[in-house]
Amino acid sequence: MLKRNGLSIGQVSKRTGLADSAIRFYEEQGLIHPWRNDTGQRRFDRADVRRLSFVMIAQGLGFTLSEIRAELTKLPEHRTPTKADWSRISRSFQKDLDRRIAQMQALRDRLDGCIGCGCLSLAKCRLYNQDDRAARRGAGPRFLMGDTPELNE
Amino acid sequence: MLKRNGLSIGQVSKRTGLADSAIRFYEEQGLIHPWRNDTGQRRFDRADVRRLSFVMIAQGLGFTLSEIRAELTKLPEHRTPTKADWSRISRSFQKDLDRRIAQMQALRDRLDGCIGCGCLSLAKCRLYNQDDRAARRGAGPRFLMGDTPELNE
DNA sequence: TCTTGACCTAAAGTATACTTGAACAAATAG
DNA sequence: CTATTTGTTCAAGTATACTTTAGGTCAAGA
Repeated sequence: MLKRNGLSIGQVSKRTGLADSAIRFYEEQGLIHPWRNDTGQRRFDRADVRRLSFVMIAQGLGFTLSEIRAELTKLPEHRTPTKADWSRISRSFQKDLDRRIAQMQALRDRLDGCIGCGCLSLAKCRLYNQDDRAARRGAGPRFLMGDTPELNE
Repeated sequence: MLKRNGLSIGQVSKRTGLADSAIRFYEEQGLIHPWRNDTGQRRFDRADVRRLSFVMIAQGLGFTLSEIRAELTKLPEHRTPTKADWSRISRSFQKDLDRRIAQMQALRDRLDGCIGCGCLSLAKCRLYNQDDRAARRGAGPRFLMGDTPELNE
């Protein structure tokens, strides 16, 4: 028989499709806050499952865990995001998506204009000399030196 | 006086704005193929500078090093990408960008429709049940287990 | 001659998002 | 009561894209 005060990590895993390790990781990252039973095992309530669903959906929308955490920490702990919460959050996500789409479109258009050019010059290329580079897909530091190239090529 | 057969790594660094370490890394990754002089130092020719410019521009367009390498290895080594090469490559990049833009737009539209919903259900949410998730921005393995969630939440 | 600067290699560090492994405790099934 | 399953912690591994550090070589200038 199930003790009905809290779900085990295995049950949450089955309900969300997340690996146990991912769930523990998300706790470590402060996205959920399960409590412990008397023997030290994690117990989750349904709010945690909803928070995890939210995490997965937001990741699908392309947000990082830290962006997601930022939204979640605006909610009182252990509370399920309500319809109103979700409406507010999704509007904010929408703006971000819009921005990203606009950037990529601008880039695409410039690429369009550069197809016949082929200059590939760091000094002149409009594709290079842009401040709105596409969001990088990898991680790690870039241009830490802060130097600008010597533009004579 | 400069020996005029090949640029040193420092000169390439100044011309491209890349750190020495990045240039060495790109060599390791097979994006450029400098040769060595009699004392074992790298020597680059102008084709390498162009290849590096291409790498930087393509990264700005959001492509990974392995995608970039894929394009570059189609070119004869030590050869500068020509106007025709660039035209072909940029058309291919353009298709990729178009695809990415279309995906994000579809996502944005669905988000639009979900703003008033707030169900966040893994079983029913149209935002979750999509095959065209946004390209992830972080790295590392995801869903290695290959399991699908148990959809009863 | 000594020092400085540019170069070299190899290994380890950084950030993100997790997984995997080792070693052990507790709950459940037969 | 024992075997299996489920859970726990902590450290290390994976992929991307590099940087940083340590330790050493080589050539030119004071």
